[in-house]
Amino acid sequence: MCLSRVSVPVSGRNAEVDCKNCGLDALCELLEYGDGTVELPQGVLLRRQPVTRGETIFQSGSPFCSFFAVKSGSFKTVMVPPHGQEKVIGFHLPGEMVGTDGVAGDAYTCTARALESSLICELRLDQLPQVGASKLELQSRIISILGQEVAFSHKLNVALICQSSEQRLAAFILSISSRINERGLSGEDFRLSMSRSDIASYLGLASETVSRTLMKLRKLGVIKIRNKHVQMLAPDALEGLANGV
Amino acid sequence: MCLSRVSVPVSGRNAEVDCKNCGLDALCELLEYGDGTVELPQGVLLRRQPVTRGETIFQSGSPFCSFFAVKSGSFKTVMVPPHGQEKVIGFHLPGEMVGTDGVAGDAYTCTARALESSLICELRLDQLPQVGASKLELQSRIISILGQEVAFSHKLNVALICQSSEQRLAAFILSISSRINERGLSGEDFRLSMSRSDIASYLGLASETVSRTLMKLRKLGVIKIRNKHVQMLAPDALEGLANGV
DNA sequence: CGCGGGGTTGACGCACATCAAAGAGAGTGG
DNA sequence: CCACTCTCTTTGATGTGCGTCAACCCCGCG
Repeated sequence: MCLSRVSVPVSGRNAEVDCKNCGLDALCELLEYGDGTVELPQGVLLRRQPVTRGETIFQSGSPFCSFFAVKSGSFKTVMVPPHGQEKVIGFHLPGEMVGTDGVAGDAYTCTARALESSLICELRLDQLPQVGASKLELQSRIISILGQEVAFSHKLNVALICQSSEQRLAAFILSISSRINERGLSGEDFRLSMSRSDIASYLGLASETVSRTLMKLRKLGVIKIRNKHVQMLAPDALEGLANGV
Repeated sequence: MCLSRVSVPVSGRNAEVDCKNCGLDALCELLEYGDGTVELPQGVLLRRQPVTRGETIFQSGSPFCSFFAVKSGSFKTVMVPPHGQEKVIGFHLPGEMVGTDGVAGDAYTCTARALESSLICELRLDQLPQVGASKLELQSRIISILGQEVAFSHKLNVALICQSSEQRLAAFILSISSRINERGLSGEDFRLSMSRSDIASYLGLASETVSRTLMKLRKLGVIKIRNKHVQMLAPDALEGLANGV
């Protein structure tokens, strides 16, 4: 059923998600298996492009052209307030979309940067041919993707505003873990690819506080953590901490 | 050009936006003035429905069926975390959309409640007939609306995380003011329809801190504020405070 | 005119930021 | 394989912004 779509065995540290677990798959699938009348021009769908650690795939203000999906590795998106320094507004794990914020205007509103060497799939919306019936379906899938982003952002706001550092970090670990799980990888035992200061910026804390609070969670026995390697010991207890009980 | 779309003169305290300044207009317009082949069934587009103060127009978890646009008055959207109390995640002023978070799943993820007696337009997406070509256009406008929401949420996160109470409130006042302006009403002199504790919940502060900080902004001479009535005195200085200079 | 809920103001404590410095990893070159 | 460096992480000491508790005030409403 999935001939041309790639499926590479998990390779330890930098595992790839399978296409069927990728957020872009609803679109990929449609483009290739639609009503058969569609002939995609070259270069509309670019698969498994390598990106090196620290590389920027699009910049805030540059013209919107593509959705991206993380195939392996991970990314952060950052915004630069007028007078201030970069703030991390999102992390993107394998199977997740990047670049959706640009779809309304003509430009991306944030900058996306690889946290490690990664593979990324790119769908060039600007070069997509007009294809009638299947375009309808394509659009409604895009609507669904965007709707999920809106709902996720709302949840995020609730999780960050008005929470203690312990609650934020417990919620953060749980969120990363469940996102990894959703894509068919192990959410019990994983690697945090981002630095403590990236986490700090994302959660609105100081990096020292992130460090201290992670140690605290370890002492409480709910997680095992050494450098970037995390193991969930008591997800339920963690959930309790995140919800403040 | 705009025969059936309503346009009512501004009436002091509870002014209506003109349709041409409404976020839903891109859709309304299309539905009525499209390619002429569209016959809308009754009850797809419900205009200027009255809502009383405190009334809920949809609830978190209830099935998604409609987009709403605020015609006059204002709304807040709230989420209830598993163990905790309601948190305000958004305010919706005349001309703005409500309910977009439900489009991806089958249910709304938050609850929308009127802050004052209001008028609201409802577009029942679940009852929208399948209409070929114009449906394409409809969808791409929905995509645009959702994309704006995503971008707005990102900006909001940046504005809230890691900012002092003074910065948050300065940014909040500026944001409300410019949103009022954008819809063709006066953003220089307006009424904050939400309570101090709603603002506090939205900004992640205590209501006492909101009160204190607003007084501070008044003493600094950048705004005039008495109860819910706000006048902008020095928008540039306010901008400076918001950006932390 | 009296009541009630939202708004303001003050006192105090705590959680987290900030500053500082030492420790641990990952990568580099000898 | 080992020294070296650079960056990230951890840990400690100290200060402060904001939350919390409590009292009072004021406006709107019946």
